[in-house]
Amino acid sequence: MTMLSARQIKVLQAVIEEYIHSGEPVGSRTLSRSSAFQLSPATLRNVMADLEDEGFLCQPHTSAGRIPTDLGFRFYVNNLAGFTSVSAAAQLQIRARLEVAGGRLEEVLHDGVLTLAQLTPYVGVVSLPDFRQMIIRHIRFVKLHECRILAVVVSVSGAVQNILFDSETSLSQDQLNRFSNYLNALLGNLTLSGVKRKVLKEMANDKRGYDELFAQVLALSKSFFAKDPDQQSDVMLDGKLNLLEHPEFSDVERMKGIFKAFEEKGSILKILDGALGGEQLRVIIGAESCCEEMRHCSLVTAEYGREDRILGQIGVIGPTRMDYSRIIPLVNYIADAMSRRLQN
Amino acid sequence: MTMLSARQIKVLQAVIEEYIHSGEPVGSRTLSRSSAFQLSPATLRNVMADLEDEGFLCQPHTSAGRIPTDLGFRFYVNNLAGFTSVSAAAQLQIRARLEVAGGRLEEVLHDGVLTLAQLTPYVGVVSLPDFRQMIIRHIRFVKLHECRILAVVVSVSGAVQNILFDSETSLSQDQLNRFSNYLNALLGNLTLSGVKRKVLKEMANDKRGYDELFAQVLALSKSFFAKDPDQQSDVMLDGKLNLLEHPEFSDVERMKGIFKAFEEKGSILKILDGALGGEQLRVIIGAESCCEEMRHCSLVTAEYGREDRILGQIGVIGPTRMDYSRIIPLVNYIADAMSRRLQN
DNA sequence: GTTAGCACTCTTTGGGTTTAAGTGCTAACG
DNA sequence: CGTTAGCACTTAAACCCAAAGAGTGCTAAC
Repeated sequence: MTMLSARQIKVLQAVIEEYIHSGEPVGSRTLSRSSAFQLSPATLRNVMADLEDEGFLCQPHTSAGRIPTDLGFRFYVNNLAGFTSVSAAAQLQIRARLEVAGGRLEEVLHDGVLTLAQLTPYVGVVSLPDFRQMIIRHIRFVKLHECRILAVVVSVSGAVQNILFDSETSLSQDQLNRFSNYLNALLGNLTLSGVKRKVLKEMANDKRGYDELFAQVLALSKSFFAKDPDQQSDVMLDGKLNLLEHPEFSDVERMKGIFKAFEEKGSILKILDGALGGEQLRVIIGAESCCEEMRHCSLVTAEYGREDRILGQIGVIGPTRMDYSRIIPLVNYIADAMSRRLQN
Repeated sequence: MTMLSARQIKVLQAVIEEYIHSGEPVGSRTLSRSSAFQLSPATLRNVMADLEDEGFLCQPHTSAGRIPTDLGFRFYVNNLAGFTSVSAAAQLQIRARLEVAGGRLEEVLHDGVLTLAQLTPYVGVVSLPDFRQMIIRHIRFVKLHECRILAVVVSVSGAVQNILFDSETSLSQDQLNRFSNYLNALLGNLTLSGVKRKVLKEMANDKRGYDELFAQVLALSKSFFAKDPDQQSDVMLDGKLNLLEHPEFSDVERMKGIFKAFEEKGSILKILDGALGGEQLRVIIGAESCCEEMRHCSLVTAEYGREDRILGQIGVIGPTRMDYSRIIPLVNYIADAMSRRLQN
């Protein structure tokens, strides 16, 4: 990519901001009039033609103004966007909302996307962490019915999983309590599968306790660990309707594609966790998501988590013509607030 | 309403079935040709004009064919629709799906709507029962952190609620277990608020046990019962995208309205539980739902439950031009299968 | 390097016409 | 009397065409 001159950059920025604002292709005349350029339309045409050659702009058709390409937007967010600070009202709403939220992880996350959907005209999105990778704080067994047992597993971050399974023999609630205590004593910064390994190892070592109780415990542990938690990972979306307000989605087919991607959440999840381990805040523009249905959408997401552990991504999905200057700081802010909230 | 002649009825039926099939206004000519009427278009026109006067048919505009009104459809489902039996393939799929489902109520319901969304070109919908009205089978407390306690409440129908709350004093897991046992011993065909009342009464009576433990238990019980379960009642929807395939929803504004109603589930819930205590199977056609956004939709729903207790409604939402003959038996079948499944 | 001018392209808009479908009405028919 | 054929009428949709509007690229002059 060749270097852009200062003037080219200024023009590019003006085109993009005008386009973000109006949603319509921007032509040389409007540009020359609106912005404080001291240049004639003709000159701007030349500059814009160059920018088109470089791939930053394109035209829907000859005789229409220019609109930014994905590359144009990319250049904009990387170099040009001036980030406005989060409005006091928004800050207030975010903090108020998060304080009210109950302690369950799901509730906190849900409040997060809801807030984003309310503060922006876009879709709020959050990826729930894979439960299998969470560190377990507590496991408890509840006898429901004969052999049917409910395991309640709580992670340090406050995620609660209910896992229903059948034991081979009927156990009393007292026995289950004893087993719970045993398990909880040896948890300790382990994930569920870590616990599983540890339990099996302990049992192999600890031959002394091979009494009847212990055999039962082993059996129970086998049937419990055989069953995976059903929520492996998932995404939550809110404010899908917001998208309908944007003119670029008045095309029914396009909308259908996007909603389809929303419905089978797998593809969204793949995008969110795709470049996992990258930067703390990510902007994915149009085709960069490598998801055909999402070609006309951008995502702005940030990691949230507790301490040094990343739990997932939270952010928004909107048209590529997104108000990046406002959204990027906002997403950043909310991810931060949420991480702090989960620290408690 | 004046009585309809046999011929009028036959014509009405033909018009409706043709319209359900084609989706387009049906005129006298097509009717005369297709159906085995031995009548000329002119005669049919006369009949149709009468039916329009009676309010069963209407025209989008002069010089268009007729389409059935809500009243027309109503007459059709009440008197005319011949119900086809559920196809063997569908029966198989429903049973297979339900067998696989885990034991949690939510899972069973989710499988239900999913199946409906797959077997029909409409939206599957189910109303989750209000947890506050469910009979409680089991309550268990899990100590998470100092005063923070997780209550796991399981209903007889398999619904699991996690309720997070704070106790005033720090209690050990052992104490919590004892309290759990105490509570579970006195459950017995009561709802959560029933349990609450009973506990408070028991404690008032049972002065003898007013020792330290008992004071704690009372305190805990107070903070626990103060907190309502967060899932009061709710609806689950699946297959929203199916609706996009129907021509009557290609109008963007109309679609937007419907999706808005879907998003804020309250209005759907109101429709579902509106005529609660009515018939086992209900068909709500167009404006009968009294929900402006749903003016062009019909609902076919049936009660599901266990034993004599109704838990909620399951069914589909589609255009008023719905294939009632097929859908009504299908919804009936699945509600039945689900009720049996919940019996286990 | 910048700009005015100009011919050109392409979409959008609007009017007008035609086509197709279907109606209501009337008069004839068995 | 019910039924039917015929016909004039209505309306939406499809189509065409012309004009308008916006914007471009290019060239020549400043």
